[in-house]
Amino acid sequence: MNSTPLSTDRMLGALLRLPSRAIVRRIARDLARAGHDDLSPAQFVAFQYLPPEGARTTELAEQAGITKQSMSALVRALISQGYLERLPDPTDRRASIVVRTERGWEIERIARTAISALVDEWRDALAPGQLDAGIEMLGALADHLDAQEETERG
Amino acid sequence: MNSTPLSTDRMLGALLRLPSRAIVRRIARDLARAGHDDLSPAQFVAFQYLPPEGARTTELAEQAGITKQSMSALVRALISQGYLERLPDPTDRRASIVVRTERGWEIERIARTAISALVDEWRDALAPGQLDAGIEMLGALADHLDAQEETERG
DNA sequence: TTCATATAGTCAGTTTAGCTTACTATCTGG
DNA sequence: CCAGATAGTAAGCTAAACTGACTATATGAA
Repeated sequence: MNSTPLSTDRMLGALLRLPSRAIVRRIARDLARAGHDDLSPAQFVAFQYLPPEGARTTELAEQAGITKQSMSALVRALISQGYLERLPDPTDRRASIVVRTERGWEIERIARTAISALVDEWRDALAPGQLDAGIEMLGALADHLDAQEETERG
Repeated sequence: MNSTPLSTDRMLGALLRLPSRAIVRRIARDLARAGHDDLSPAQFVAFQYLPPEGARTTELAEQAGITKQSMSALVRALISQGYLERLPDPTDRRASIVVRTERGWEIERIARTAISALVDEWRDALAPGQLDAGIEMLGALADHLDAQEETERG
């Protein structure tokens, strides 16, 4: 089939990107089916990092690893689409708190359901325990990368 | 630390993106150290899908999952930077075969070394066998997704 | 108290990496 | 031999990031 057997190491990037893509596509599909066809992948990500109680644009940008200008643009679009709204921060007049509207909560529910259904499919398709072991590894790896970054900054 | 404990499912996208980013950054760092600071992440990807014996632009595009126009642009840039060259396809006068130059092979070696060093670091940082089990899971998952796509098209 | 500096957010402009539509040149099967 | 199919290019568009410069507000220290 494959004319060139590439090493696992070399293909690791691709192996990581594949399921990532599949998740995004599945969420997009389910959202579109529910009539929400106006959300881009980047907008999902913004949503993903927004805690239930809301957050400042700058906090959100940090979490997502993009600039505050980029996050600002994402948030602006999501507000104009009716998914988010801004509340003034009572403790700081420069800032505002971005929170979900009811419409925003609906997205959240659909996305959650879509992901957990997809993960269940994957769990069934693989050897017992394999998926969860892999996810655990990714979690441990994320912790390691976090710690790494910490020491590099400090 | 984290004010909102998000479910593993919900964060799976992020968990997958994190190591992916780390790989790209590490390769970029090592290439820059060797004086190759003119390569973009997208160009790495093009490189990644190019077999040793070379390939047509269209084949490359299919492999990478982008349009032939996008791949054409990537290849054009890589040629002008001296990393690739075009050889006429002796069997088809419409086509040409894209192959690495010596400079291109050097990139290849640096990237390979960078990835395997990074993967070794990760292997050491995690529990014994954990990383490799996870990579194996990703491989199995990739196979599943491939099969899935196959049946959806067929 | 005031002032220097830091922070939240915006505005304007640029870059990157993809896309679609339309085209030329060549190949191939009926 | 000709009607598609295929390899590749051209032109123009869009999404999503970036940098640099700016305003308004907060805050710590003299």
